[in-house]
Amino acid sequence: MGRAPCCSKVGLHRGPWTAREDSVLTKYIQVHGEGNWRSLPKKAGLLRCGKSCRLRWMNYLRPDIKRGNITPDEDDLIIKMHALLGNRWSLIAGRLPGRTDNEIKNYWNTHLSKKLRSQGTDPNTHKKLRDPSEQEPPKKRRNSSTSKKQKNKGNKSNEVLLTEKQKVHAPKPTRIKSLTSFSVSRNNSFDWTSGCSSNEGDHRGLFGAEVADINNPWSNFKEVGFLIGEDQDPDDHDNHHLVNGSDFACGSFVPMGGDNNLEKLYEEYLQLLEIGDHDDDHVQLDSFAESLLI
DNA sequence: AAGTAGTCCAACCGCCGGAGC
DNA sequence: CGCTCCGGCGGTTGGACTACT
Repeated sequence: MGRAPCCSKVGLHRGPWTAREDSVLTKYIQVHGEGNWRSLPKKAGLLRCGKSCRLRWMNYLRPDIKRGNITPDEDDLIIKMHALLGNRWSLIAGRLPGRTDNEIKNYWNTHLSKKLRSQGTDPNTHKKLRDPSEQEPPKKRRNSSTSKKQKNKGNKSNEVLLTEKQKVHAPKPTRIKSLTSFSVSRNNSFDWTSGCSSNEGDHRGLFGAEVADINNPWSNFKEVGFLIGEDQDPDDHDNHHLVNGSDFACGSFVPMGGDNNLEKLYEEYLQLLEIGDHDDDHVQLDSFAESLLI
């Protein structure tokens, strides 16, 4: 007995979003905040299902979305994170400011998996491929007869490195672009009504200096992310700080002083990888991976 | 120029887990 | 405890676009 669809499909729009729909959704969320996705379309006057609205917002309309090419730094981090976490795209995305899980997933499938294969590395296991013939995946040919019923059944091959699904502890990763200009939490609703610019055409303008006001409701933002950049410059990818969300939530957060915490993350990871095969070292590596999940 | 093959990515789907009752 | 609701996640698809022949 399957679950009922998240909403009635009758009369609902599907496919690409129009500019008008985007505008309606954005304005609604600016006023009412995220959440209540099921009832949102009706309240906002959209003929979309709640899931579709949420997806559109999360993957495209959120003000902190960074559009544009993935940088080599991000590229590298994605590969390393994937080696640690597997296809946990949302977790990986949580480490990359302004990137969505969908974007990273797409990027992985279209670029990075090929890149790794061309380098003789299995993109699933991150181990060297022995058989050169494995370096080229089968040609992807669309088969319109492929039944969707066949998909998603036992399709958990992504658990390559995580044979046993690891428990992800709250708070979930969220992204913050700046200590002085918080961006939207991936998982939280909040009051948009103050601190939001009325500049409808410029989403990033919503997060200008005015939101740094300590008196604004954003200051009560409890769940925090891991990546904090000091700079709004979208090209400055080294300027993020990794913080433990629990530290922030407990009010004990102190900004990390280094400028290259992404690199520190790499280095820490690489050091652990270079360690031998001792059981203790595996424990360390596991602990490191777990620390990324917390 | 036209047809075909390949690429890219927004959007959809089904499943899962937590919260609430 | 079991059920339902809801939000979130990851896999997959459809179709627009680009490259190639």
